Amino acid sequence: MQISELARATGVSARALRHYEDRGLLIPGRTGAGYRDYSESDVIRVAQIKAMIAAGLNTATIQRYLDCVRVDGHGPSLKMCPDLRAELDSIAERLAAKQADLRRTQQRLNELASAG
Amino acid sequence: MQISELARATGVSARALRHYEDRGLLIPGRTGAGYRDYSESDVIRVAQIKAMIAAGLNTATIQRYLDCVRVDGHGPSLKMCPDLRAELDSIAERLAAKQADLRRTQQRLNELASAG
DNA sequence: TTTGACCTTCACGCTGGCGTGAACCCCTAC
DNA sequence: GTAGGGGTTCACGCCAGCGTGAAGGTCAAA
Repeated sequence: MQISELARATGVSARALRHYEDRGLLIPGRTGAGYRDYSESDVIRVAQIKAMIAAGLNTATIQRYLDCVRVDGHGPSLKMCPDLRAELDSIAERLAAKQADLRRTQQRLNELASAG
Repeated sequence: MQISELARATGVSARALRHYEDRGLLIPGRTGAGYRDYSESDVIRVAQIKAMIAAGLNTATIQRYLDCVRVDGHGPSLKMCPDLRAELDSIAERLAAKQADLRRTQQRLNELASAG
């Protein structure tokens, strides 16, 4: 299938699909005319990518661990890949740090707003 | 005083002070040689800017409302400036939205990490 | 006079997943 | 043949507060 069809099938923009390819997350075939030619398995692959993006992984990390994630009807599940747990932990730490920053900012804002 | 002295006095980098000037938050005088020449009141002004930055206001908003904020020994306090309350409310909304996004991301990450 | 510390103005880098033209090619239907 | 709806590869824009050289002037101390 070509790119707009995969875009419709996955709910991901064609631009994003090309971006994923730039980052090494997708490697579609090519037709004689140079058009990208995606397979059915790419639909699943894009679903995996979506799940990992939504979980806060960046494309470089996804590139390393993409094959560790499966997405079936019930949501994503993990295979055992070395260092993946540690990677997820560090992402969780970064998210927690952002949480803390955000709360501090909210606190200062409240202090400003509640000040007479 | 010149820029490095103000930087030491406020704990803000000289680069940041120049940036504030670019954004119209500070307007120091100039010596004959072209050096920036800050006054004592700029120390307080920078403290106000720091408080507002820490509360999530951007430089454009700070530029509009800088004179509405005073910083004394007990922390910042507000003067009545039209639209400032509404501005602070909208900032609070944006922060809350970021919070929500962050929590959703953490939720997805947990789903990934806890999946077998 | 020569360090050396401090100042000045550009102007790119960072973080990063895309949106959005621009300029051009491919294929089908009329 | 031509219009139209795909496709392709660049490559800048975004959001924003600074960090960080680069190239060069100023000034007090030795």
